[in-house]
Amino acid sequence: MSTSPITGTRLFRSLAPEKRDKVFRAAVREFASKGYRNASMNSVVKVARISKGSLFQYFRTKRDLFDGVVEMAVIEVKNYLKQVREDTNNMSFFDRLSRLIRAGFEFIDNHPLLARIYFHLIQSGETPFGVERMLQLHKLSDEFMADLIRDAIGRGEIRSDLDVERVAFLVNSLMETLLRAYYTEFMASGLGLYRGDGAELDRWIETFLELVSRGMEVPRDAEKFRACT
Amino acid sequence: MSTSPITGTRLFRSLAPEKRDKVFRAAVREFASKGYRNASMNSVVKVARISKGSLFQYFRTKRDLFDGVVEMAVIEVKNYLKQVREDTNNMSFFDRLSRLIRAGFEFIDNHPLLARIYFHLIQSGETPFGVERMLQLHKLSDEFMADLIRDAIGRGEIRSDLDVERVAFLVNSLMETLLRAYYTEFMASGLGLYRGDGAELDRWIETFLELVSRGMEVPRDAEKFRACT
DNA sequence: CCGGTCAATGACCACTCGGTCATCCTAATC
DNA sequence: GATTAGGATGACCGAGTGGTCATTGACCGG
Repeated sequence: MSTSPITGTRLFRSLAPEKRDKVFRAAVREFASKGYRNASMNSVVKVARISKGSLFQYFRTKRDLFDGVVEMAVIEVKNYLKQVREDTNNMSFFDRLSRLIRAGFEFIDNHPLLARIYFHLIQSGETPFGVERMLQLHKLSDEFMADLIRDAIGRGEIRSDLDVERVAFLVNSLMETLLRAYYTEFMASGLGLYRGDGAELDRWIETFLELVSRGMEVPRDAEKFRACT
Repeated sequence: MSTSPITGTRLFRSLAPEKRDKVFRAAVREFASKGYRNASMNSVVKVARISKGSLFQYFRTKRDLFDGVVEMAVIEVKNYLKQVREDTNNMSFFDRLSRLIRAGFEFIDNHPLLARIYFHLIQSGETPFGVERMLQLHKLSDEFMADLIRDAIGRGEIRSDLDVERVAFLVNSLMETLLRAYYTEFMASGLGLYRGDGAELDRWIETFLELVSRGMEVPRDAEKFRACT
């Protein structure tokens, strides 16, 4: 969760875990609050209370350090998705969706900095990554949603005439907006979503599910009803 | 559209329109491609082929220049919203929504740089603006959508039990995602949305409307159907 | 032809950035 | 105690930043 022995130079990986964590945490904090370009190695050094030379012996470049942090964040997100999938395997689609969002809120509560890095990464084009890597990241969550939808179609819970990939993209982006607005002050704080309490979040989830399940249109079952009489 | 005599120092406003445009365009280009913090006054100077001293006589600070550019972008967006509202005044809600998105695509085609600045502004927290100003910007489009929805409810076109503000926020964010993915390579280029042609875009709009109008759930009129037989 | 006005100019300032490297320090080995 | 190996250190580098200001020169009324 906090230590990641995969990244950095041999020297960094052979460091005492406590020191390794100190450095890594400082890096996470810095990138989370400033993004990639505006993050400063000098700041990391200051916060971690090590010398600049040491940091560059642990990570050859700023880019390397960022890669390490991102890798860790992505692993964390993957685990969270996997966990939700397992926990909700036998639920109905919309219950699953509900749990997915709720777990998202919890993830943000538990790893606010990692969440910030992850969302910053997939939303702002200012990352140093190539297009390929970015597409791959988006596919991670989009494909997850698509799988959930396909499952539900297989079980006859939702309409089978849906364009799965497209709908998955839309529903997923809707969910991501919800999560982002939960920790972003200027998006929907007037609507009680920003750092909302449990009850407030429940109302949002309900509205969200209502929208994607039944839609906004006035139910038109009157026609079929008429047809059978 | 291109000239905005509102911003900058008296000197700037009294410049020959052609020169004023040259400077302003260079600034728009710079901010659009690099965001606020990473934009460089030196770059603007180079592109506009004026001296650095001059630029700082036209705009006292980088921040002032950015404010001017943003103000212009926001005005442009407001006009576009107003235009759509007028053009679609007598249409049904979902037709209006369709037109709104289509107009959004066109706006991006016609003002790619302004669109970039606008979306960059409302999505990335790295702007120099205060929270108040950001909230205000979000409310601009959210309130627009809320009005459309209230209209439609008044006409009985969509369900009256909707939580208007919340639904407006969700639908609006969905639309914004669609627009953003249209010019952002790494979001959904695998799904044909990125710079998609007319037919491709039509399919996306259709999927979008299907989702928000009828939802994903299997129509449950079967019960009523059974009840009447 | 003069004096005055004012926009244009780019050298310059203090600062920050990512990154380097000669030097120092410590701890183990002989 | 002497030698050595290797991690820690921070002064230093070149580049780039936003911003300033003394100087220049074009223009204009008298």
